[in-house]
Amino acid sequence: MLAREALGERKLTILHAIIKTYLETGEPVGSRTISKYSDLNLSSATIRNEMADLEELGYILQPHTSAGRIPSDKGYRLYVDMLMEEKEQELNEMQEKMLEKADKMEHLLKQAARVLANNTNYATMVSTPRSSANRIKFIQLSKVDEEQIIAVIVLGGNVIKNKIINMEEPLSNENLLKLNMLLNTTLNGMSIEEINLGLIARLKEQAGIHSEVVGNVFDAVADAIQVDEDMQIYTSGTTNIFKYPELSDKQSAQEIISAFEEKQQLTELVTQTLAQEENTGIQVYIGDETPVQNMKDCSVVTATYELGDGMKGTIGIIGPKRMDYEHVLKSLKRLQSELDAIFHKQE
Amino acid sequence: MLAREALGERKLTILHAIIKTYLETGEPVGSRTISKYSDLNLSSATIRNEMADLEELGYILQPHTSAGRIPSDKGYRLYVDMLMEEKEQELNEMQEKMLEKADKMEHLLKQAARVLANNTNYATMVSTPRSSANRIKFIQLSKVDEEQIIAVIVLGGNVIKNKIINMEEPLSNENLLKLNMLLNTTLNGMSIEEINLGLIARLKEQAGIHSEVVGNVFDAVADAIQVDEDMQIYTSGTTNIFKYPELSDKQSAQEIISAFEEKQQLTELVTQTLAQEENTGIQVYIGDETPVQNMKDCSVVTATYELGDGMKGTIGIIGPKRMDYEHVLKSLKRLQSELDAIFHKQE
DNA sequence: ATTAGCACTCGAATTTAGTGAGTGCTAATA
DNA sequence: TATTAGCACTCACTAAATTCGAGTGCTAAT
Repeated sequence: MLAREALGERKLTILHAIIKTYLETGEPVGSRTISKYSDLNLSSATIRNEMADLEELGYILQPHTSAGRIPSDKGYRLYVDMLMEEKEQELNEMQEKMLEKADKMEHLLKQAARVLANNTNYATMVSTPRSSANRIKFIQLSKVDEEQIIAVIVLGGNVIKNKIINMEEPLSNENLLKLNMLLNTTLNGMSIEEINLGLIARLKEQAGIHSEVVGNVFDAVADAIQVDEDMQIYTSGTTNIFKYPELSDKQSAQEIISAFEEKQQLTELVTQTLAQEENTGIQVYIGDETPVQNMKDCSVVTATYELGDGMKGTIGIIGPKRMDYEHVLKSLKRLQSELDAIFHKQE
Repeated sequence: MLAREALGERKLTILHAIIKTYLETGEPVGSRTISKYSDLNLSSATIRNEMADLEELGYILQPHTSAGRIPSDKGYRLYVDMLMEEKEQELNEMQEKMLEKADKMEHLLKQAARVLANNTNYATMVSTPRSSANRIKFIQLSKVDEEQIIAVIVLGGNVIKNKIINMEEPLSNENLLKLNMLLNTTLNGMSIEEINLGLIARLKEQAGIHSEVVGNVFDAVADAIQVDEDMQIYTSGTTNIFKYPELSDKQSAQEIISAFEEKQQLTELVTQTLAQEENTGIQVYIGDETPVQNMKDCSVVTATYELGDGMKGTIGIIGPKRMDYEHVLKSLKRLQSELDAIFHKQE
């Protein structure tokens, strides 16, 4: 940021030109190209001098002697920082497509990933909201048959969990009713973190002879909620990476794709992103900055959306370092606000 | 099958040798190799003659003049048919690993896909059971708050569906109770196919002033069940295809991986597989035989597992045509019977 | 401070020659 | 008659040699 002033207007323009050209072509860009392209009328020789300076400062680098220059991670970083500072883009209409089947959040998010992938030509991922600090809205046990009861738990944001419990000894209807009362009055409105062993012990006590059942139920509840902890992640457009030669050699492709398949790594990415508190909710990881080792040759752009109740999810775009940051940032902002709008209307 | 007799013992042995060698090396195999490898002591020249015959018959082919031979799809087919006919392999112990976290079917199936991928070094997929001819075991509406009620539906095989219904006008507790009674007594034990418009109309009538609610409920039920129709598919080891040069050029890799990502195509595969009624429940698609166009350069081996209640799911292995069929068939059979055992014990 | 000019560098593409695995055919052999 | 040895030929693949050209750094002129 400070670097920008220190750089001088002209150097900055040239750097900008180099990056933009490189984003389009993917080839190292030479001095002559810039000399013709940029509107400051300078000869290639002058550009060369400036380039030499920029290289010394670490903003660009040469793949080999007698090749043009390509932006370094540091160069990209400067460029992205500039873009981010730009005044909020006017948000134009988002694809209607997305709204069509918006009845189920799941569908909506899948669709979002797909639309985004189509729109940007990069690989995308969307995580379902993470239920941190989430509250229990409704809880109920019902008897399915003599041996099984089903526990249904509705969390804030209308996230539904359920779990079947196998009973050794049958539970009478009235006892079931009592148990339901007890659970609902006690647990309603509680956040998951607030449920601790002490509380469970107290409940067991109150349940009297059915303490054993309560134990089972809590196991089930814990289980059901825990399963949610590893949230769902939808991906789309993975194969877009084949469009960028620098990522599509066997080695890289394999790394990236396996990161996409075994969602473990993406989960890591989401966690990191959510942990970071940002004003705009948009983050850019360039190259080594990424939390996911497998993507060290990519750039990753993430945005956070909110569901109220402190539930947050993440949208991400993964592409080559020479990503069209301008377009990507715009698209993400749009989608982000779309999602926000939908979820808060739905509420 | 008939072809086998028509082929003659020696030609068959040679074909067998060619395929086995090719499976190992992935390189076209020449006459000299076979001459040394096989136990029938024949000179390369003789082998060459036989090979020429085999080629004319379409069992093997030359990638180009002056290269060795590789098996054609027809050749593979003959080979696989032979393997399939072999007496049931003795089933040795399956990895304990799989059984550990067997509490949730979902987990189990994911694990199964992963184990299989590790075990075979091919890409794998597992579909959750499809609820064809499935019956309703339990249905219940509960009030979450004044504006929302939740419908929980348990199907045979303990598949749980739920759906939140937004109400325009509040529903009293007693009416809810009545409605629950009505739904349960009427729908319990019914298969999804049996629910038709006539029935719905009759129910609406019986519900009296709440006919409108009933309509909503049925929409919800239909919706919840329909969503199940596009079953879940878990994949694993997609990147294994990079281990096989013949599949890892950009073109092929992209096709296969995108088939794996957009599950649409796999769904097609599963549907096809389930439609086919086979005695052993194992099917092999070689090259063009596959229902999934994107996999025309692969072989696909699928097995069907059962859950009782007529619910069936599919396990699939996708790899190069020069797949180690022997190993794959054995592994699949093992896994198949493991799953069967688990599910029928759990029942 | 800028630019024109020039010698130089070096990766990428193209050409060339060489290698060797494998074939088909023919003639000799058991 | 079935098998085999031998030989000329094919053709993908590799490595070395060659060319090409985009791009650079430096110097001298403007």
